[in-house]
Amino acid sequence: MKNENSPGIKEIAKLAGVSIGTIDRVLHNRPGVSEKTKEKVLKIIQQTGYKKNVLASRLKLAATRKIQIACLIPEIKDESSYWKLPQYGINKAVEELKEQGISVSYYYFNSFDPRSFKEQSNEILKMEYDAVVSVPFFKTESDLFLQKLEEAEIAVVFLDSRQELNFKANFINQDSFKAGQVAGRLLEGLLKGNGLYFVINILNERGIQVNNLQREQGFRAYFAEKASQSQNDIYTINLPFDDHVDLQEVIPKLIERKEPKGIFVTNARSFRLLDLLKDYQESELYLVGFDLNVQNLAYLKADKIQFLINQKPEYQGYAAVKGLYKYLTSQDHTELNIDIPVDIIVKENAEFYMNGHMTP
Amino acid sequence: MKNENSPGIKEIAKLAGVSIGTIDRVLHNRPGVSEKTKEKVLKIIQQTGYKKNVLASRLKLAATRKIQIACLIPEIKDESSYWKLPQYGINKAVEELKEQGISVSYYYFNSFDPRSFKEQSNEILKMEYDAVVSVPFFKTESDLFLQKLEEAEIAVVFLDSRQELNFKANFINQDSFKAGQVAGRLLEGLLKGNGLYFVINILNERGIQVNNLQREQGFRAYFAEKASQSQNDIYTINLPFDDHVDLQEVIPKLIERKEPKGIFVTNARSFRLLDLLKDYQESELYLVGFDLNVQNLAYLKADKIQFLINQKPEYQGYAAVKGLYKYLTSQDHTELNIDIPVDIIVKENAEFYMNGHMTP
DNA sequence: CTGAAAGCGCTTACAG
DNA sequence: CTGAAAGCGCTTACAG
Repeated sequence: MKNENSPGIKEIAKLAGVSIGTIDRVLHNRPGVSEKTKEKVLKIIQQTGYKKNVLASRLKLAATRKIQIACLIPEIKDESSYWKLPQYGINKAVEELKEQGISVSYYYFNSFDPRSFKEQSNEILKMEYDAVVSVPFFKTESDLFLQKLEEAEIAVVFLDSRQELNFKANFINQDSFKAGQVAGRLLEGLLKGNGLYFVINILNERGIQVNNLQREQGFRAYFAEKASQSQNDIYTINLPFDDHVDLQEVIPKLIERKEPKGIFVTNARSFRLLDLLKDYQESELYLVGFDLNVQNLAYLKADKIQFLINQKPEYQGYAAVKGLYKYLTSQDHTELNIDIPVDIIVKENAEFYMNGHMTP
Repeated sequence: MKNENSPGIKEIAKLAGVSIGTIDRVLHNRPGVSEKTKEKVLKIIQQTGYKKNVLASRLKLAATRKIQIACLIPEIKDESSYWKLPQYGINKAVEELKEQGISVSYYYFNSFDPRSFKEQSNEILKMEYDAVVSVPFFKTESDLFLQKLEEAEIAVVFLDSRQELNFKANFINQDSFKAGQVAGRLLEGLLKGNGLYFVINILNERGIQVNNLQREQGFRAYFAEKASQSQNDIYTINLPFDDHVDLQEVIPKLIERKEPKGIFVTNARSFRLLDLLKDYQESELYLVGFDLNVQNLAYLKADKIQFLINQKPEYQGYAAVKGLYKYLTSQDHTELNIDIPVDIIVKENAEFYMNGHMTP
């Protein structure tokens, strides 16, 4: 028996004096219903507050027409690749929803090559996916993809970073500006305004990533609000990604000055900097970085990194699939945009945030 | 059509040469099946790796027999009560699973009165609930309840705190010892071993709560591992919960010593201490507390509290219901025990963890 | 002890 | 343009 406060399709049909087939046509905007009937049915749906039973709907559709999701993310080069984490979350969500009829296909692009993104996105457009999960590294190409997806009425969620795009998009990612502010707070607590601050952007083949820049801006904004802190004592260093960097040349200030130092590394590679610094006698040094990769965790355990900021990459992927499922089955788009918390990690709580921990 | 890698009940029936009714009887351990048939069916279920389709199962059962959960938590005295938060999460999960056929009934006990817990738990036992969510404040009474629930084969999950109970129980809560260690780390970063540490236990009518004690132990354990820190410089103060405490009398050390101070308040009432300290000229003072209540948040915003530790109370409730649903429908108990992350909150990231944010 | 049939609420292919 | 019927996979009440 149906719950008294939520009528079913049968009830609606009876009230409208038509068959359930017609109700279904109206609900799905399928052709073949007279304007008059349609209006009458819609009115009754309104009045009764009818809500589709997704369970029943999926029971039928899981067997006949799966929800198909395409996922376009950067290549996964090795086991410790960052992109394994969103993928883990995506797979977990798909596993949980398997019974409901859902499947995912992966496409990979080269993070340094916009053309590979374009190629792969075209492959996706050839097929008839219901939804797409991707990463908006390349502005122009993302916009083009977005436009075509919109034309084809295919839902899309972007993970990891936020770009200003010309077409409206859904984002599940961390606000990098806020993350930078949090980093400012943490380093200030350790230094007490008594020392020098360094923002280290470790560049890649394409220069600096957009969210690294946003993190730096947030960091500086934090100190700009404090009258006590001179902006002159915050040095930005753009460190080329190169195995044979001579720190003596690139960052003499970091090497030579003897004051306590607060270092904010704006991407996942804080371990790189610490690798390089190994050869130098260091003065008092505090470091805040991003992401729980094995190298960073080793330095965290060794008290060389004081804080890491976590972006919940697994959860981003997980939430994207769950959100898309909810949208596709219930027209509910509220979970397609999520501002991921800025998790603060220290040695003593790191374990909770690893291994695909999926708490929000 | 069924997915080829997961046979349905029909397929099993055909392979066993019996009807689907018989399969169902075997699956649910219902009487009326000959030993021989049962064995044959079980063997085929084994071989094929049959998994019940929960979707189909719930579609039928949602209409005929709901999953009924009883929730026994402390009284909610006002809008800002801590217990509103788990309740919010419980309600959210029930809302999400409504279609699957689930309902919750609340029972409340007085946190200072074990008898009220006992009374209410007896009320619950009179009804035929499928599962219980509760809080193990009282050891003896919790054990008794647990025993009776076990006899009646009713699943139970405890939230908030962990007690050593005689009967096996499921817990979704934060490890208070670890939370104390994190607090130690945070205060040490701010003080740099240069000052005094205070652990403040704010007592209630029944003295100190078990998890407050565990937090203190974790805090002290953190410093015990550091050779550099003298345990003598960590003072424990048990502060009676009383509106007219004279701090001058109760904690002269905190008032009179002029060194920088690191204060760890082991429960949600750090705001109480700060209220009381208002009347004194304070030396440099750093505070780590628990929970994002409005009073604490106001002090956090005012830079009087440096860090708050969050226990994700909403998520605890949410996860309990989700975990119980999964257990009751799929015999999967993996989500009935969750070690909640020790979230570190500062002024700049607090917003993410409020308002029933449900990320893990 | 076992089977055949009806039903959960929605979807679809077919008939008219 | 509309309806009647079959079916998704599982559960249950009834018949034998």
